[in-house]
Amino acid sequence: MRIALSLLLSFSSQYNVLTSPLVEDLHKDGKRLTPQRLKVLNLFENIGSGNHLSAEEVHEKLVKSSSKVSLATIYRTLRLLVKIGLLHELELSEGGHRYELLSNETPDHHHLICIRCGRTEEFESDEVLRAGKIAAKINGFKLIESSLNVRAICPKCI
Amino acid sequence: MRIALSLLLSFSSQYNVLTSPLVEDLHKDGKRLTPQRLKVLNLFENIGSGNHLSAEEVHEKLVKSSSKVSLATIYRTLRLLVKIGLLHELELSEGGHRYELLSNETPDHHHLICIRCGRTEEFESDEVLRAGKIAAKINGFKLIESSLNVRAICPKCI
DNA sequence: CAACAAACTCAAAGCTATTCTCAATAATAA
DNA sequence: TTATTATTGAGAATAGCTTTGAGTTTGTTG
Ligand SMILES: [Mn+2]
Ligand SMILES: [Mn+2]
Ligand SMILES: [Zn+2]
Ligand SMILES: [Zn+2]
Repeated sequence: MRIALSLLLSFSSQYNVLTSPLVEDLHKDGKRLTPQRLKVLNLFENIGSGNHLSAEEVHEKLVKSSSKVSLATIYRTLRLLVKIGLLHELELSEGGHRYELLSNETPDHHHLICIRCGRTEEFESDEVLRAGKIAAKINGFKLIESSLNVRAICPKCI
Repeated sequence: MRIALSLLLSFSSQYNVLTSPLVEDLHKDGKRLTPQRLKVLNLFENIGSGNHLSAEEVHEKLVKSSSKVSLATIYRTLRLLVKIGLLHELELSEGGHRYELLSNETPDHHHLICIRCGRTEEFESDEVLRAGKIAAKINGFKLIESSLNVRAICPKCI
């Protein structure tokens, strides 16, 4: 395990994963840092923000990189990473959830989705956020999240 | 059939359904005006805009008003009415599609949804529409529809 | 009104994202 | 190192929405 871990770590980021906030979050809940969890998280970190993967896609990508993790575990891990706050769960279209890395560099943003090929572009808009806030306030709702999905057709698909 | 039709018509609107655009649309496609189709459409007209029904809910409501239409027919009819342009298909949350009457009085609008009880409020926002347009333009996409879904918790559910 | 395709009903089947089961494994604390 | 117990893998099972099929009914046209 020591060896496997350091291989995984090599892809990963700034600090030593073993003492990272991630591990602390996990341990204080009686949860464990497993190679599978690291693989999923590393995939999102390496692929970069702007990607919105389904559980199935995460699975495929890990298989291709000969880092197979079972689909059941991927579902379990995605749920966990969302709860911890490292991933964000999206409903960009039909056919299940998609996940993206939640980072400081990519704050609240919205999505422009090609309904033909699925290509997805991100954009930010304070106006949209404000509109959501106002609507919630007017109706006495406690806002959780507002997301604008723009369905469109990309240049290649026109 | 003549009698059944006029009963249904009594709920309905301005002009004679038999010569309405609806019927023309149907007939020019070899499609037929059936009591079932009228019942579904009338339900949406009577219930008023601002309602967002699932197929199952349409079914329930028709059963309660002793106007039973089979669920299979409801699914086929909803699809038809969307294609004709009388209904709008929404994905407000998980768990299947919802439908709302598409009318001139309720133009493009957005939804504030209570994640606990499902209560849904509508609101309009030019800023949101503009943001969607701009995002599409910048990326060279042809815009189809932009919808802002605000997930929140309503006063009763807090 | 008769002819005929469209549409209806009821029931069964399909779909597919997600969860469950449980024996085997392995991360952690002591 | 050992004991404890969280986690995994593989696939079967689930769940919910939606579609399809067979046989019957009915709207529409001439
Ligand atoms: Mn994104
Ligand atoms: Mn609406
Ligand atoms: Zn495209
Ligand atoms: Zn509520």
